[in-house]
Amino acid sequence: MKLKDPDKIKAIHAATLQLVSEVGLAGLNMNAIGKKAGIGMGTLYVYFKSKEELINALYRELKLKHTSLIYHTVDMSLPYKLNMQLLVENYMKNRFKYFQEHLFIEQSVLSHFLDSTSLQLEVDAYAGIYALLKEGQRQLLVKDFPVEILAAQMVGGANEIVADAIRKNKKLSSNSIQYAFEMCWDSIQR
Amino acid sequence: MKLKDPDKIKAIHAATLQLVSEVGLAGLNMNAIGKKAGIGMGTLYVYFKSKEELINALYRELKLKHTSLIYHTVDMSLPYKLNMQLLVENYMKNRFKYFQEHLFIEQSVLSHFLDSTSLQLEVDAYAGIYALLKEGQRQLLVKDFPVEILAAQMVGGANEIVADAIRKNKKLSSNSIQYAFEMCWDSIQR
DNA sequence: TTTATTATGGAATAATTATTCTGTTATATT
DNA sequence: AATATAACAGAATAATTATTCCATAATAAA
Repeated sequence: MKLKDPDKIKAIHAATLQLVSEVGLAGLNMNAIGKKAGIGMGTLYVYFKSKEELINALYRELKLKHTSLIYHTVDMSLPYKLNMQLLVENYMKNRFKYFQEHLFIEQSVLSHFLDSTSLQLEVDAYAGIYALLKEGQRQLLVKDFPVEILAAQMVGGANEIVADAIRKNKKLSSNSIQYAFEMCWDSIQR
Repeated sequence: MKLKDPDKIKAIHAATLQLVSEVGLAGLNMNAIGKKAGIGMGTLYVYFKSKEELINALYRELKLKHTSLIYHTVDMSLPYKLNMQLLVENYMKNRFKYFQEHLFIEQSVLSHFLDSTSLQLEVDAYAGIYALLKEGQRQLLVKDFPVEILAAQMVGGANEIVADAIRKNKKLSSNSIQYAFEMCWDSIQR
């Protein structure tokens, strides 16, 4: 017999991400994925039994990967503000480096493709930042606002700054990251 | 002869907005629009000669409307900070009240449907906030960062706070708006 | 009131796109 | 080495969806 080729899955994923960044999720179709990935339709359907399953599988892989990556720098033995700074820097660099993946995630969430298990990952991703903000409030460093609002301000601001750089074909300079953290910190600090 | 019925256009627009909020732009189709709007396909194609044109027309109408609405409260004779507060409050209330319309705008921008004229409106919408931030810098009230970064922080934070309320089926309380402006101001003030 | 013109609904068709099918090829297992 | 099993390509088909067509109804203009 013959075994599935892990490289094919990677090729399918890569083709899907590139197509979505070119024509949007609304313009995505299976033929184009097969062609761009360099594989036949039969093969495509060996790996994913439907378009919906392909999108869910890719979404879950990416969402779990980035939820994990984002918190990699967090180290509770560090001073709180430094911890936050590393988090924001890491978060922004990740959004910039993997912007195609984040674009796919965002469009998937707004589509009718995702099932409830996939959507739950979106909620879970916030647990870490909520906990970190609560710790900041405990240390009297962070404003006494609902953590959902504090987190939304942080995430929204950082996302938009990265998105602006990408829209304008600029690189994400270390200055921009510094400015972003300064604004972020000023906005949440007590 | 017979004249086009303006109510039909409204019905088509409303049906489109509702469908996009239900199934995403990727799930939108002309049959569903006709059915939800209560009109036949022939009629639909009298008003819009293609799906692409329908999306562009609706996008342009909404983008122009909201770009204008957002700056309605601005009054340069007011103190700078108050002006900013009114802007942010107005901006957030608008995003909340017309969230379906903003959802449609966001998904359209990421799709392959919009032509360059439509996309230009996206760029134009930032002129007002950039000008306002420059004035704040002139008065030494606002941080000396690039206005694109300051604006991105303001817009991104406000958008995400509203989006969070909508995702969680909460209302946009006046407290939330107050918190949002306090964070916004702290983030940009010198 | 008559007429010409355009809107209207919905069925028919065209176009696109998801999925399946078939023959073939590669390769684990014996 | 032989065999069985599953991957593979791409053509064929099914399903969906955009668009057109046509018969009819409404109404502005004469």
